[in-house]
Amino acid sequence: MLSGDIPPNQTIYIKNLNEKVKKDELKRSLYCLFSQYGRILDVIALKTPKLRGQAWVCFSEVTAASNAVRQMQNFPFYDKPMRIHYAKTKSDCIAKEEGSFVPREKKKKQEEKAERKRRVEEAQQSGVANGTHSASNGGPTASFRQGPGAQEAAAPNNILFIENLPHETTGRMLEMLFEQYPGFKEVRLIEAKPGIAFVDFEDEVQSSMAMQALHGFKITPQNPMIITFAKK
DNA sequence: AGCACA
Repeated sequence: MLSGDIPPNQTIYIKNLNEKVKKDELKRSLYCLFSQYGRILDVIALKTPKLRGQAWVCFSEVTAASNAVRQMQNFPFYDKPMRIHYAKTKSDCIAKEEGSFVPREKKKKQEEKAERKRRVEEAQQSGVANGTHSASNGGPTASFRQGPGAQEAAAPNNILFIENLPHETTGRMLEMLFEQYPGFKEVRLIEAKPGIAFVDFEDEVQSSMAMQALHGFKITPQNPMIITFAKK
């Protein structure tokens, strides 16, 4: 299985992260990078000896997590390919949303282990009951229901595809918006097709950041920019 | 490699 033996979870567990990047920067970058897949409730990263190089990203939808696990698998992030799985247990922020959160008291190693096992079983149960793990088998992609007209996110690309621009948009206008993000290279308006543009960045991480920041930006009130990764 | 909630 693509995601290992772990049943689907709203939270993804990421490892092989670059341990040199500072915790806050890491969290912000992960937030930017993964918010293309859905609403993020929390990002957790600790720099303790046991937990550095790892992080958890909690989504409001399992489908978002599933897409993220597949699409961002091995994505080069701060020069290291991310290894992504579902988290083994339910995140506190998720439990809080469900109202099932009980603050854990300090436990000994032994009890922790039993606790984890129990929670994994719970997750398995609910996963089967909801049929939410259909997208995790690496087979043909099912349709995702994350809103009307939602389509599967394109694979990360250093080139962004911009739609819904007012026809009066100039290259200079777009430059002013995009050049404030690191790695910006150039804007390309398509003469033959007004309303769309391509914007090139040095790499996929940088394009992701700009996408996250500017998606939905309104050049006019009627024209929220639609930004996706360009098709390869 | 390492599954937490500072």
